[in-house]
Amino acid sequence: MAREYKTFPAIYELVKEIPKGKVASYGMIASLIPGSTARIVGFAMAGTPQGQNIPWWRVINSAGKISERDGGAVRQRNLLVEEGVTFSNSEKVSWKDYRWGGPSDAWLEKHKIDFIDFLETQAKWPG
DNA sequence: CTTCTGACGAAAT
DNA sequence: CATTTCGCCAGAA
Repeated sequence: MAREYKTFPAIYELVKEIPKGKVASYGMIASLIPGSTARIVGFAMAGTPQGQNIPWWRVINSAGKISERDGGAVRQRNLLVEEGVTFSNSEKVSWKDYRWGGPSDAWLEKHKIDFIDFLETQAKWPG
């Protein structure tokens, strides 16, 4: 990992909300964390601390594919398959079947996000 | 101040 | 479908 961003802690906290067998895009995470962007979320995943139960492998790009990089992409795919996620011939995940619905009410409450605003944000998510 | 750079995204081709 | 192009933005130099 190269840089540390101040939004990383909040990003990790949100990624922990993604349940087994579901996936979210970098943009989805960023849309709920002020001061972050999809790219920042990518950097956060690259620097995920171990031993903190952060399911980094459940975060993929908006096209529904696993983002390529130096290493770890194959491992990410394997982890998802173990959870029951399937890939199309073009290596894409079906948003319709596997997209995360969003964080818990407790998370929204804690981060002071109005439910109506959340619905608007959610409407822009892929799928 | 400017420049540079990425596990990104959306739209155009 | 795939590929290209351009926009995006925090933070370090």
